[in-house]
Amino acid sequence: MRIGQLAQLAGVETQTIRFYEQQGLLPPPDRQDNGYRVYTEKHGEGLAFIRRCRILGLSLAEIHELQSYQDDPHQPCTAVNALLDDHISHVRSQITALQALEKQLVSLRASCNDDREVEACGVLAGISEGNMHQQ
Amino acid sequence: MRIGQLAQLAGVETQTIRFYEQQGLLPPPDRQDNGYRVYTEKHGEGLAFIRRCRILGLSLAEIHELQSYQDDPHQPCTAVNALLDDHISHVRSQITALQALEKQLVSLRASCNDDREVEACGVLAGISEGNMHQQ
DNA sequence: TAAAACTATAAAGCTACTATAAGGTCAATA
DNA sequence: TATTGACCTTATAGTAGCTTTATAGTTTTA
Repeated sequence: MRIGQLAQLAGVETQTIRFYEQQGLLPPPDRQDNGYRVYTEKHGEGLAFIRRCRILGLSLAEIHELQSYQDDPHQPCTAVNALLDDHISHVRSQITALQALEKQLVSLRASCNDDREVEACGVLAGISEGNMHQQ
Repeated sequence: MRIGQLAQLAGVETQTIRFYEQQGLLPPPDRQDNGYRVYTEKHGEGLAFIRRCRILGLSLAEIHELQSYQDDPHQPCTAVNALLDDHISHVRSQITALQALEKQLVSLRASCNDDREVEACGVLAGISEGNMHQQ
């Protein structure tokens, strides 16, 4: 299988595949005489794993870490679970921060209607006056 | 006021101030004979405005847009309100996406306890098997 | 006087790609 | 046979919003 076909199967661009190879997330495949990369099913599985991790919001570094665990299959999987727990709490704190931000934005927005001049705009005044709850 | 003092007042690094100047968000200040930047209170207010916008999650491009409205104070402020409305809906969709992600991660995490070998880890299996709801 | 603390510019690094440039390879077509 | 089009190659730059590093000049302090 050549890179274009693999890309289509995985739903990514060919450059992304080369990028993952360069980052050490996908093993370098064999090459044809003309230099074209030749992929096997293993590569397909590896790429699918990476993509699913990315959809879950894991960083390339975290994916790398997971791969290193997979390479040593008789370890306890404590570290895998810990990685996920960390990621979950990271996601939760993002949600909390965004919810606080939303509140702030909505209250700012409520301080103006559209029928004013910029000079008297409640939104701009709200930002400029800086009675914001930091953090 | 020199750059270090302004930075301390605003709670940013000096490089950040130079960066904003380079990006056209802060007007270039006068210079002393030795080339040192000299800031006025106006710069302090401008920088404070930028930082509050950043805390609200606005991009530098959006801040630039707001500044352009401020430069023309007798326009109606419709565009300002629209910018904020867009930003609010952006934040809301981020929250929604993260909440869906959290659900997915929690259910994945529930598929494993720490007392297994990596080979049998429910989390890794869950990612690999790919019965994930895309999007 | 010498070190510490400040300032300056320029360039690279960070994340996870995406895009562009310039070119080599291959199969099918005119 | 010449050429078109689709594919492949590498290398480099761009994205956002800074942060870090390198190198060097200036001012303040001990």
